[in-house]
Amino acid sequence: MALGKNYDGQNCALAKALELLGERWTLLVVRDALYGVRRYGDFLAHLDIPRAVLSQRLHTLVEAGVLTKQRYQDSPAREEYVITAAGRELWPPVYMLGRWGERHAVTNEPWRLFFHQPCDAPLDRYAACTACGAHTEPDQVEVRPGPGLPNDREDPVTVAMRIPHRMLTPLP
Amino acid sequence: MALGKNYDGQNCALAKALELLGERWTLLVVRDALYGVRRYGDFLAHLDIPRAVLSQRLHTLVEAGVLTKQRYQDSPAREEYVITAAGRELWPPVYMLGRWGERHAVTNEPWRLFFHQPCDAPLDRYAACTACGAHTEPDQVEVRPGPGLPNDREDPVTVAMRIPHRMLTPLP
DNA sequence: CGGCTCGGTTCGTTCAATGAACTAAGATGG
DNA sequence: CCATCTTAGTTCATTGAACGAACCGAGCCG
Repeated sequence: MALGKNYDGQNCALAKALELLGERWTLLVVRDALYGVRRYGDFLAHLDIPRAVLSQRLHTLVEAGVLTKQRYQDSPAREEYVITAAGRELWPPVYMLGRWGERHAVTNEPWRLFFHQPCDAPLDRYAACTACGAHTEPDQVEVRPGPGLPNDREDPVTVAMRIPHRMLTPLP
Repeated sequence: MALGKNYDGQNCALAKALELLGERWTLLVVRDALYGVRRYGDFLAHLDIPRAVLSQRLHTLVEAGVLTKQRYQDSPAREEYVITAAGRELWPPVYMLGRWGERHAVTNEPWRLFFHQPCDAPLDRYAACTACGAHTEPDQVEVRPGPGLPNDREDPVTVAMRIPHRMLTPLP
């Protein structure tokens, strides 16, 4: 977002959420983190985002408690960005915005399909399981490639997501 | 958003939705339209948004089918922006992002409370009624001022929203 | 006729996004 | 032991969207 990321004086919880999440790229970083992307280079290649912007977004999300930075190896020291409980709570709105986009902004077949793992049943548009009716947590959801998914990219995350994958489990 | 509003090559329904809804101010315009705001001047005063940006956002939302432009008087000719069925489908994600912001970005008491009108019961964080369990449509929801709502603004929309108000009914 | 309201458009300024180049620090290999 | 590779960034000049103040035009109102 340009020139003022804030919505001062709105006295609105949505506006507050958007001051954090409404900046360009931020919600796509959260989506990738929910999918299981954890490393700087993987976000970079999968999102095709300027490096400086990615650094800034990751720092902001860590500061806001949506991601945490965790050491995953010493020598050389390397950190990964793992989604927190607060970040996992973004799963329902993120899913629902995607479903809305699928119905109103995407013309072809779905790109991805989501299934409640215990039931092996698809999710409805409220992120609830069509079989058991429960609202899903992301760790119970499997992402599968949809019929409309093209084969036009070869970065590690895109390749890994061509096979069904449980959300939150590290990718690639 | 600056310098490219698109997320080309993402093959992702969320990215497509955000190409429309992810620009600065857009989701707040949708929120106001769900509340019942319809007129250019009311959006302008309530959002405190640059006039040129508001014009551009309203046009984009009309083009995308989220709002429609309707003549509400002749001589002088005046149009209002009314939310469509596609726009009303944004109620659940908009509500849920607000609830997330309330839990994680707002420190004080809630600014607004939402009740399922037939049951007079509050909504849970999935926009379902805590009494009957149904997923709510915006026209069944009443917005009421919350305990944390300040009295620091006097534009017509803010004033009108200080009393309970059924969503979608024209405001002010 | 002058001023007011409503719904915009125009335009110069400011600042975030972009992308290419550069940096750092340890691993790897000949 | 020097060169190259990998990973995770930072720096910087350029570009274009957001900002906000001024302006515009059509019709009403006194």
